[in-house]
Amino acid sequence: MQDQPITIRSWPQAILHLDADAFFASCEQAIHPELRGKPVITGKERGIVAAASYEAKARGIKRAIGLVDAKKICPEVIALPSDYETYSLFSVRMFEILRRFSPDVEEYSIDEAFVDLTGLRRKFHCSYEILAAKIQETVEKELGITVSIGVSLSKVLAKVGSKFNKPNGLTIIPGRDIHRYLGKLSVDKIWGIGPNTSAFLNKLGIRTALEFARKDMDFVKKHLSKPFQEIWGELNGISVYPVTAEPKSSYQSISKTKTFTPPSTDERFVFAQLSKNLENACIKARRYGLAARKLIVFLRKKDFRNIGIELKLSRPTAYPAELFDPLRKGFDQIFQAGIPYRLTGVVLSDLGPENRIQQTLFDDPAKIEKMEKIYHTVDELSAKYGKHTVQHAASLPTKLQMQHEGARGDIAARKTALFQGENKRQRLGLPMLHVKV
DNA sequence: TCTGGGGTCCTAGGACCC
DNA sequence: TCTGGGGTCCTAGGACCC
Repeated sequence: MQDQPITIRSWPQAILHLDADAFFASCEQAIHPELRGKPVITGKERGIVAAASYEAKARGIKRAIGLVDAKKICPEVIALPSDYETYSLFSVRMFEILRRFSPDVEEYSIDEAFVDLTGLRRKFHCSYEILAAKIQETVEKELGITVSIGVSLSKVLAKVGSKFNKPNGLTIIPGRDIHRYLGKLSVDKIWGIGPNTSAFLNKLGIRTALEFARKDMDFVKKHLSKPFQEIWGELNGISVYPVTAEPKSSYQSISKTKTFTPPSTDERFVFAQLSKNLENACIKARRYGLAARKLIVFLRKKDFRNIGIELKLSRPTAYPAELFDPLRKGFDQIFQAGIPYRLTGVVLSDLGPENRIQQTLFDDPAKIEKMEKIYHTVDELSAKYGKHTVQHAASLPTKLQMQHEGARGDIAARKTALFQGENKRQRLGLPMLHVKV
């Protein structure tokens, strides 16, 4: 049984998965040659390891551990703050390289991509393996970072391949060899199978990916829901997840959360955090031309339990001025005095295009138009002078707290924004808005 | 992993209707 | 008022990903 190949029924696809090695740390080493060969970690600003170079990993530093522990494990470790702008540039260039080989490139995350190579052997006059090796070499030559690649019949199998040999690995999994790669892979390592499902599968006596793949369809349908039935198919070499090349242009929901330590019982402070979340979420929604039908407000208690409430909106909107009342209402229903909270969050959901908004009989068109103008100006100001040049009064207590805590900012830049923002604000006579201090 | 922030999709079960 | 069957819509919450 162990040595029996998996029977393939589908038309052979060639899907490549690329995963950059220790991406953030590698980018740093690529820009700063003096860091090459040294243990480097990023995430300094958060106090935890966001990414560790292979040199750091070799010394026992793992992701998500505290900076203090990392220093203890390896005193010579070089800790850097995460520089997302730079990593994004590397990311963009990496995807550009991939598109030279195939138009079907899915930008799965900042450091991962799927590429559909099906049919490209003829075009490039070489095997998929050589094609993948060329991609790998090009990325390393042009960007100075290494990537690991897997190529197989489905996305899930390509993922198995890219993880199989890291860093700088290249693993091709043809249909006849699938069983060799799944035999030693425990189910919780499969993309899409988390701790819950793997515990459930273990209970059914399934420990390895191969044991799972070998189950018959009736068994899988009987015990598991659709997403896992699909994974089962993918493991058997049946491609069910397409490679989607279209970039993400819209959202189902937009959320903003913020953790603060220590947890707070201060109602004004907690509500101010929430207001800021709401403003940020609205800014993003407007940037994508979206309006929300639903607003979800939630708080996380000190013990990590969440309490939330969902509010239906009388009309779709992405304007804080319209959302503060619902926000307040929701907040009042879930906030309990004396309970310490560590996080606030806001979700704008049931998003739809903001134009063609249906106006009900109760809407006041003049009022709506006025608000649209105000926020258009706010967005313009923010684009020019930086985010939060203009802020709602309700969000101010977070700023006061920050100053109180001694948080530093670029005072000069802030002053400029303040004055320019204020002049404009006065000229326009913005009503419920306050310029940030 | 004792816990950061941002997402997606699926399902069960209740409400309501005929 | 009860019983039975069947459909749709919505919501809460689960599970997973990077």
